[in-house]
Formats: sequence, C-alpha cells, structure tokens
Amino acid sequence: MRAFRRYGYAGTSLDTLTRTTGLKRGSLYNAYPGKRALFVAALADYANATVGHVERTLSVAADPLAGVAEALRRVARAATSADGRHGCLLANTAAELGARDAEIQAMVAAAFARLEAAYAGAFSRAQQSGQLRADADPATIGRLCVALTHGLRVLAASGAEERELQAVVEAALGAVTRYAP
Amino acid sequence: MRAFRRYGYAGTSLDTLTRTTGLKRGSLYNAYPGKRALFVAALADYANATVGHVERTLSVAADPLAGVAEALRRVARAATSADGRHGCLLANTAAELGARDAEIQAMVAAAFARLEAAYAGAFSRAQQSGQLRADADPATIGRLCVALTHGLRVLAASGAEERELQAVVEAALGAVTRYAP
DNA sequence: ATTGTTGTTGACCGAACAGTCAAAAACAGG
DNA sequence: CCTGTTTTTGACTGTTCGGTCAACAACAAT
Repeated sequence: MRAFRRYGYAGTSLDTLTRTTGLKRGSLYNAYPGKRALFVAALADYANATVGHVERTLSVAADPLAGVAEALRRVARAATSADGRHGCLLANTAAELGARDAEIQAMVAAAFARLEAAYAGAFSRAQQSGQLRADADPATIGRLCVALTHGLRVLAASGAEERELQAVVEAALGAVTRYAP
Repeated sequence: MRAFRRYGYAGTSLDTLTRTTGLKRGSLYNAYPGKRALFVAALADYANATVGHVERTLSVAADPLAGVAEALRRVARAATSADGRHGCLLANTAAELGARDAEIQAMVAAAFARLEAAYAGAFSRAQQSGQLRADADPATIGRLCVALTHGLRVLAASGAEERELQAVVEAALGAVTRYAP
C-alpha cells in the first residue's frame, strides 16, 4: 500500500514489492493472481482505512459542523506530513488509472461516495439543528468538502506548507458557516 | 504532453512517445537528452498553456467575480470532457513525482503559484470595487479556488458527471459571494 | 515417524524498458 | 552541382519488467 502510494501503480515494480513486503516473488503470486489484483487489494484496504477514519471523526463529534472542521483540519495536517506528501492513494489512482480501468474507477468512486455521504450526513444534521440554511444541499456541500480535501493533497504534493493549507481550510469553513440562517 | 497526461510519467514508454509524436527514437534523443528532459519540456508547455488560459479568462472579464465564476465553470466542463478525464498534468505530476523530484516539484509549485496569483488578483480587484469584504485574504481565497479546481479534476477522473461538478462550483461561488459586505 | 497440504524459494522466461550509434537521407550555402 | 552540416532512421545494447515453475521447507493430522 505504501509503495503504490509513493511510486504509483506503473512506478511500483515487483522487485519493489518483494523488497517492501519481505515476501518473495512466488509467495506474492501464490496469494494474488498478479500485480493488478495485489494493487486492488491494497487499494481496498486503503479506502476502508481512510474513509473509515473520516466517518469516525464526523460521527464522534458532538457538533456536526465542528466535526467537519476537525476532519478538514486533519487532512491539512496529514497532507503535509512526510508520508502525506505522496498524496492520497485513491486520488492518485483516479488520476493514473481512473479513465482507463473501469473496475478500479468504480472502487475509487465508491470510496469517494462514502466520503461525500459522511460529510453530507454531518451537514444534514447541522440543518436539523438549525446550524445550516435549509435550502443548502448537504450532498453538494459534502462533495465540495471532498473536492477540497483532494485539492489540499495536491497542493501539499507540490510543496505547500501546513500553515497555508490550514488557512484555506479556515476560509472554506468560514464560507460554509455563512450558509447559516 | 497528451501521452504523459494519459499514462503518467512512469506509464509512458519511449515506444509510446515515438508512436504519438511520429518521431523515431533517435530523433527524440537528438532533441532531448532523455525521457525526463522531454517530460520537463512537455510539463513546461502544459503549464504555460493552461495557466495562461486561466489568467486570460480572469483578466478579460469585466467583473472580477464573474471572471472567477467563468474560470471555475470552465474547469468543471473541461474536467468532464473525454480528454479532461485524465486529469491535469500538473496535478498528476505533483502526485506522482512531487515528493521525489525537487526540480519538477518546483515547476509544479510555480505553476500553482501563478494560478493562485491570478485568482487572488481577481479577488483583490473585487475588494477594491466593494464586491468582497475587506478583511478577506485574496491570496487564501485564491488558493482555495486552486485547491477546488484540483479537487474537481480528481472527482472527474473518478467518473463524476459535469452536472455534479457544476453544482459544487455554484455552491462554492455562493459561499464566496457571501463574503460580500 | 509418515503422510498430504500449504507456503516459500530462487532460478528462469519472453517481452518491454530506456538509451546508443553508425549509416543514410535531407538540407543548406556557395 | 557540389559540399559540410543537421536530421532521421532502424538496428542494437544491457537492464528491468511482470509472470512462471519445479524443487524445497514447514506444518498439522494421523
């Protein structure tokens, strides 16, 4: 998972995978029919882990909008960590393979849909408690948050500092908050 | 340029490049010292073309905020075109090589900085004409727009439809507009 | 201890990889 | 028309690619 995130699918060779896993060539091919299947398994694991993390952050928070703020701030922090500079495996995969591999594109789309639904749920709850205008569409604002997180990761990959990304997050939160009645 | 955008740096072989350019191997190596240099040239061309396009869109518009709206709507449209599904070469490169190749990362960062400055300029003009609150930071909102465009391209690469992305753009524009006094 | 099963290993394969080069072709200026 | 330079070409290099395989070790059940 880490290798694919660092080097991309095409950029990760079987030699790299044997080195990073400690397993020899044959063992890998005994467990998975080929490089692509191994990648799909890694992608599925990554998706479950990261999406689950966001879902938990959003559901744990007492205040739904505070949960959104916490989730976005975490992305800004994680994206600028040493590991995070390599981007999000889901987003990287969408860029590298999304337009060419239907099955992988569907996996990525499903993960993004879960993320969007998690954010949308928070905004929906915010509406019910009167923190957000009733005419705002939670799904669209949720998708806006997902797009923003992907954008943050791209900026981080190009070298942006955490401070800059946190400022962007605060600006976005401020704009969304103004959607309050 | 098109090949690198479709298949990524590692995924584009010299054979692919000879096929798509019509030039034979030796001619390419006569013009550029190697694959990386050829990629750098393609990346520079792409950056100038796309950044210049956005700069023109923002500078031509009579109303600065209308220019921003036009630029973002164009991204939503372009990202969902057949070609656009392969993402932005700058963003794809940031994800694939940004964290490992300092020179390329600097090129990408410079292009992003130009984009940010173009948007920031529009917001700055909007402030002067009273369309935007004076306490808003044009640079940060500009960066927010850049992040948003990258996020839109990622969503498009995962299969999102133009209608969905346009809705996100309108939501973002609505939020920014509420920054008006 | 002996089996049948499962997992591991390193050598091996043809194909594709980035990069090289001498010869031929195209072109320029006089 | 000739000559010196620049471009183009296709065959070639060594290396690395994803994938295969028979031999071997580990192990649980009898």
